[in-house]
Order: sequence, then structure tokens, then C-alpha cells
Amino acid sequence: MRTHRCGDIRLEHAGETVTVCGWVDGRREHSQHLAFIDLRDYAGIVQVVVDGNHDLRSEYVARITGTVAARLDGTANANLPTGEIEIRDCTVEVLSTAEAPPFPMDERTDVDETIRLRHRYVDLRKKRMQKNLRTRAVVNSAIRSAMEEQGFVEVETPMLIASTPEGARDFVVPSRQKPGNFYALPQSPQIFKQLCMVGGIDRYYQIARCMRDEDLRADRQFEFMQLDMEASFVTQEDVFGFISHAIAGATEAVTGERPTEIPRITWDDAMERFGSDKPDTRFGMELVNLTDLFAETEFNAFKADRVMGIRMPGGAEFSRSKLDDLTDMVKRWGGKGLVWMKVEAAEGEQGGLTLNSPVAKFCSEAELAGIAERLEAEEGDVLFLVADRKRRTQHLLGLLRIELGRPPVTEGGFNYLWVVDFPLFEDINDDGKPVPAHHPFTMPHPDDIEVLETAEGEALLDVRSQAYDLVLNGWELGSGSVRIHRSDVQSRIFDILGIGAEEAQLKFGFLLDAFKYGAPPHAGFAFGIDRVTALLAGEENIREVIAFPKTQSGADPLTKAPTPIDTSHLTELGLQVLPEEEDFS
RNA sequence: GGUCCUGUGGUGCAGUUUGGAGUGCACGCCGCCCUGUCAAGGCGGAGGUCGCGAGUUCAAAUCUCGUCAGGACCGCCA
Repeated sequence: MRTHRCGDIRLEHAGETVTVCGWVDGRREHSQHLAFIDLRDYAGIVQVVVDGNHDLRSEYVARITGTVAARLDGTANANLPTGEIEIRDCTVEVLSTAEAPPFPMDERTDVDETIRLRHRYVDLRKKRMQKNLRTRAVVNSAIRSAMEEQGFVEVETPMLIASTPEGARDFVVPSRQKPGNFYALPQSPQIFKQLCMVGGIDRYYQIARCMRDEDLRADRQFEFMQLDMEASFVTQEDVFGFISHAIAGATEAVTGERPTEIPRITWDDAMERFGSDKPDTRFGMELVNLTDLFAETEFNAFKADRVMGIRMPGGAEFSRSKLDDLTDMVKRWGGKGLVWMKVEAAEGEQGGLTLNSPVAKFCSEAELAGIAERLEAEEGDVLFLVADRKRRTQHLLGLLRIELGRPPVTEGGFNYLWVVDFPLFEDINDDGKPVPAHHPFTMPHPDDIEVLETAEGEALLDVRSQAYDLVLNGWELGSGSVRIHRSDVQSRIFDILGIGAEEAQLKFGFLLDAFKYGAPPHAGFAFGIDRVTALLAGEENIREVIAFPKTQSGADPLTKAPTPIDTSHLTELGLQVLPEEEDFS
């Protein structure tokens, strides 16, 4: 139907007869003798000169044949790649008329996202979505190439699988042939990729759709895509190499710059310095441990397991209400409170600094001096201090650091980071059993296997695992681990977790059975395509790189999903919908 | 499960604090004019149950309560 894409026509085509197809981006009508039409396709916009009698309105779809000509002197448009030419002497064919678009098609107006999603088919025409979806395709393609270069084989795993009780909430699909039974949609291909290793695939990868029925966020949708991989006869170090190659390839394909080697930080350091297992290392404001300064403090609030602080440069300008808001925020996050101290020039001839704070009077001179020194306070800063249990102190200051310091998504480059040496267990539950930080097949750190044999209770929290995360600018891109392939180690882990042999057989029997038949040592990883694409595209929200995303409540404003289904359909599945629970409170 | 923010012609906003007639701005839309525009320009016009429902009041876009929708975050996401 066409000879060229609208956005591709240049001065070199002058004199040629071309046919272009696209949407009417705008019209500038001068009279019945002259009108300019901007015709748009995914490649760009070209100016078409017609007489004013053609009824070409916004978003009409047209096919136009005409002659490419250089624009008149002084009328070129430097802002447009096609700005030096226009198409004249046109034959116009309207392929589709169109109602006025439900929102402005220019890129200047931030339209309400619900309205964009309700008319996503129109929204997708806009430059932003065109660019983002194409960026996504580039990422996918680069990842495939990188994995294939490294000898990985793409294997597809099933979408209808058995529900497992661990982990996130499953999406389930009722079985028609076995009423009362359900398939689950996969949260990840975890079990299957490990079975592939037993099956001698050696190096597996898949760009896999995963589903988790958990609350949605800017970086979380019900369904998301992951580069999922697993390899046999490899170490953690090998996995870093495979994934680095893929992520570097994707980054280079989008930005043109290949990232250098990805730095590493231990989980413990990440928590101590950034208060997060997914630190945004684009900016400083690191946490500083002040606990020892208050070993003998008179200030009750600082008689805590942990006292830590961060320094906000220039924060002394904050108003009292702003500081109160921050304090409220910390309380909402679960903290007891927030201490702030403005760093001001001391009065008197000696100079120096003084800390201005409502609680300064409860602290000794030595304590105040210690705070200023440790936090490297400078005039005009504000210091924030939190005292609480270790983990909560780190967490609260980590959140505050992000709240105050995080740069916009488009600033600071792409700071990839490996977070290594995750703990094997993240907590001890009320029964005294440790809660696994990853799945129960994660191999303990080789140096800690002996500890594992004897440790009990709190001491188990110090056991490290061979689990690792990849982080980009404060977003967790993905995680992986070296898996347990030895039944004796696996039994010990199940034992510690309080999972009996019978229960283990019930939950993971098919995997344990598979391991009886010769399991190679193996390790793997998975990272989110939506997240990495969003960051590479400069978007704060993964919905901007997904063609048809859901809203935060899990609805699709376009198709109206989720919807009720016919009673007959339910009956066939052996299902009945209960009336909504009434609230008697 | 929780905290906070936002709902005003098709779109983006102002108006809400301190109640007084659906008031205003920009874009878009429709019509007319205009032979070099490109965020075209000029003139005219249409278009709103102020998300929805109660309450307070002589009077509610504005105050109160509830509810729905959207967003950010905490929990959750092995």
C-alpha cells in the first residue's frame, strides 16, 4: 500500500513519487486553496500539502500519493527530521475516518492514566509508547542473543502447573475435568528449570511470563516477564558472568553504552550502609552507625539496640512542618520516632558547629560532638537519627534516605549492583523455626555449612547462602542462587525449617524424586524484563513499558477484566460463588 | 490489611482554606474567514449531575460522614 514510511522521507527523495499511509497528526488549514497535513506513522511525521477541500481531521487514516519536494526557502522546520521536504500534488484516500481522540495526542499533556488505559489503542500511537514498546523489543532481542551466544537453550515450561503452598499467592485455574481441583499459574518456572538440569539440558533459558496474586505497585504487575536461566556444572561466579553478559547486551542495545563490570556488595554491607537489600547507589547519604556513642547515654530514646543516622546536605532549610511530616512518615513506617538536628554555626568567637534540635538538651556534649563528627556534619545540613532494633533502624533510615535523596529515574546513569551473601534465613518465627530468605533449595555458603550443622535459634541468622540479587538504581531486578543438589544437605535444611520428610515429599516430592536420579550441581537466576526496560526507557513505572497493563487494583480499564462469568460456566467447573461477606462491625 | 494524595465540559488546570447563581484559563471539538503553516492565525459557537450517596445549612464544587475509581507508599511479593 505504501512506498515509504512517513518519517523516513528526506531531501534525497526530492522529485520521487511516493505513497505514504498513516494517521492525521494535525492540520493547518489556510484556505480552500491550501492546507498542511501532518501524516504520522511509527517512523515519524511528514508534511503533506493539499488544498483545503479535503476533509482530513485528527486521527483520520489516510493513504497519500504525491511528489516529494524541497520546502520553499525559509519554511524548513529544523525540529522535524523530515522538515526539509513536503509531499505535494497529492492524491488523498481516506482509509478510515475517526472521532476526535479522547485525549490530546501531543506529548506535552500528562493525561490521567485511567483514561489512557481505557483507550490504550489510541495511547499506543503516541511517541512515548511507540518508543517504549520498541525499547522493550530491543531488550528482549539483545537478551536472547546474549543467552544463545553463551550456549543456552530456550525451553518453554507449562503455564498450568500444580499449586505450591510456599511463596506468593497463586493465581488458580479451575479444572473442568476434575471439578474441585485447580491448576496454578506459575510464579516462576523454578521447579521446571531445575528439572531441566536433571534432564541434561545443561544450559536453559526462557523469557518467561510469571504470575503472582499480590498487591500491585509501580514496579509490580500481576503478570510480568523474566529472563529465567539455569545452568549445570557452574558456580555462582559463572552465573554472574552469564547474567552480566545479558544485561550488558541489553543496556548497550538501548543506550549505545556497554556497562563496565558490575560491582558487588554483601547483603550485610548493603543493610548497614543503605538500609536496604536493593540499594540505590546513585547517591550518597549513607547510614552511619552511632550506637557506641550512646552506650551510657542519659537519653532514654537512644537506649536502644541500634542508633544510626544520615546526613541530608542543605536540609537545615527544612521548615518545622516539613520535619514534622517526615517524623510522621517514619512513624507510619513503624518507627517510634525520628530525631532531627540542624547543623548551625556555633555562637561565640571559637566558631565551630552546633546541633539545633528539640532533643539536644537530653544529649551530652560528647554525644553531640560525636554525632557531628561521625556524620561529617557541615553547616546547613540536617541530621536524622533513629534508635530501634537493628533491622528496623536500618530499614527506617533506608526508607528515609530514599524519600529524601533519590534522584529522578533519568538521572545518575545505570548503577547495576550485585548483592551477594544473602542470609539463608531472614527471621525466626514464633515456633522458633527459621524463615527461609529464598526458596528452601538454596545452597548455604560453603564457609557456613559447618555452622549450619550445629547452630540453633538466633545463630542461624548468621548463616549465609549462595543467593544473590541484581539491583539497578534501587530496583531489585532479580535474584538467583546456587541450588542444593545433595540430598543430605537438603534433608538438613528441611529439618531446620521444620519440614518433615512426609511434608517435604508432599510439597516437593517430584523434585526430590528427580534428584534421586542423578542431579548435576546447578545454579540460576531470573531478572525482570519489565523493570529493566522501564529504567532503561527512563520510566518510573513498569506500566509505561507494558502494552496492556492493569491498574493498582488489578483491573483493566479497557477490557473491564476481571468480570463475572455465567452460572452455567461455573457449574461446569463445579464452582459456586459465595455471597459477599457482610460487615457487622 | 494499613497510611497518604487526587477526582470540576472531550483533555489539562484554577476555583474548595474563609459555603453565596456552574465562575474562569489553556488545549481540543463544530462552523465561517484566511495561499506557507508547523503548539499556525482571526471571528463565532456548542459542550459540565463539580465521581457517587447521605448529612449539616436559608444556601454545598466548597464543611462532615460514607462509598466508588485512580495513584504513591508500608505490609505482602519464599
